[in-house]
Amino acid sequence: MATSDKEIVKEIPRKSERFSDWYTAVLLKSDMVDYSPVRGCMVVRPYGWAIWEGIQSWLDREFKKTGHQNAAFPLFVPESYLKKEAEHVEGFAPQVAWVTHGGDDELGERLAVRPTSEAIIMPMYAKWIQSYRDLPLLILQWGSVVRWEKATRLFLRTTEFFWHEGHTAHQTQQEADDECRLILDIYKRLLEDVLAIPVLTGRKTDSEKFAGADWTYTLEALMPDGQAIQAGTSHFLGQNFAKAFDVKFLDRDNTEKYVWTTSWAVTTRLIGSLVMQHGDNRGLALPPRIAPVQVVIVPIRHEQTPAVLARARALAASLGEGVRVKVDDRDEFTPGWKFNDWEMRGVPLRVELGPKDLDKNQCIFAARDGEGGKRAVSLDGFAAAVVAELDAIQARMYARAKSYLEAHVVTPRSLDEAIEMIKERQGFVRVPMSKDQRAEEALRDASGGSPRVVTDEPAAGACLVTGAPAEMIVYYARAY
RNA sequence: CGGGGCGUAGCGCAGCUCGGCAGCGCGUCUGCUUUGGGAGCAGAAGGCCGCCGGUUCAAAUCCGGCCGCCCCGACCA
Repeated sequence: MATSDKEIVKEIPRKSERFSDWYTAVLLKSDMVDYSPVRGCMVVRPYGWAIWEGIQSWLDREFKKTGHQNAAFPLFVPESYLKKEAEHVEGFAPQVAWVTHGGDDELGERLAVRPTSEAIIMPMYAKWIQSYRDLPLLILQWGSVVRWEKATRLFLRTTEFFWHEGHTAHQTQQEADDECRLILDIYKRLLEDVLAIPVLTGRKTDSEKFAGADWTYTLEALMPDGQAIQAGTSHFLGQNFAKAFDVKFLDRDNTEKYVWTTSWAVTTRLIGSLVMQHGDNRGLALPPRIAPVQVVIVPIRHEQTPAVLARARALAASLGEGVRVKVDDRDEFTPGWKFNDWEMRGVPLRVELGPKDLDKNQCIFAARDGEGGKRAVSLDGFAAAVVAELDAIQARMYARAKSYLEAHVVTPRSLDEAIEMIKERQGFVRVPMSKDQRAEEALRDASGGSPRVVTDEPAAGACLVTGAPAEMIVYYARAY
């Protein structure tokens, strides 16, 4: 863009120099969130929530297409229920918030504020499932959960966070695993096609899997500071919860069997990833498919030239329901101020329209991702030009993120090199390893990173840590 | 949870060492002039100086405690 961003966007630190400060400033200045009086809890303001609504509505369509139904389960989990699955309670116990009183009366049994809802949903499934004809049961709920965190960061880790959690029960192991993969694919399309965040997908190592799961599928993105972020998970729970909560069904062969269950989630953390992935020194940059405002039309000198504003409104209307457009007719700001303001808020496409443009039957397009510069576009065929531009911006943003990811998957030749690469946050460090838990721990301890994902690519050669035959490819990174 | 930093007008900050009328810039309000990359002039409003306690004639300033936020580490979506 024409002007140096240093002069234009005040009060936002440079992304490359002070990444954490930049991140916080962008969220606050764009009015996405604010701090609340409650420690570790944030307020999601309308602009931030609109992004979440975009994620919700896209996922809702996909979930319904695949036969899932929404429902709502209690916020509270009686302590005795939470304790039924041993590994599960052990994993979550340190982070549980407890309700001990109702009014002035001490409760007979403490209630956990749900850190996740398996323990309150499974007992219901036990009631509802009698026969194989009741399966599969495909339910999710949208809501929030609470995990008591020691250190919090806006969107990335807060005490309360918003998510959906899917909980399904199936007749066979295969069917449950297929469900996990189906969900993983939906998440992958959400991340890549909508949010323009490329991901690596695969499984977690045993040490990183969900507490109570047999295995966990994960999506891992790479942020511009070289740190990985878990973008979503899909857990194959085997029969662990079925056994703990006695969820059985009578199969075709007239024998009683435990169901196979899954659970899966993405959270408002995705919004944090979105901001980090695409933002720049000027503030937010949102991919068109998720931007609450996709196009802003800034009329120039419209107070002196009423025809400008009238035409701006007509153009906005011509875009129809399919495009989220706003005409910025505020008279208290100059055009230049509005340009900066909307750029800071990440609006993908700005259209400038002034008296000179009207004379020439044109307007000016300025794409937020900066690669288009400014260009004149004829008002004939305006709507089609806008749609094409939004598609182009979406594609460019994904391509840029994708090439960043690809450039930051690095392959070490030795253990020492792997440790250095992880420490230096070079990205996803690709390590052939044996399945020996001690190898995993050794690299974790030495590097300060963690195993993020095991892809399904075949392993060859020797384990980089132990020298034994490699059995899997593990991608290590420092992580959020 | 450790180490470091911060908390003063809506926002960004100065003042604190060395106690003595609470300031600056931006924003807000009024008016006029302006409007193609954060406009100009003039006037005005706006404060439990994070909270609680202590020292003192007097506390934003010194002392103690607490709360919150940020950064860097250890644990977690």
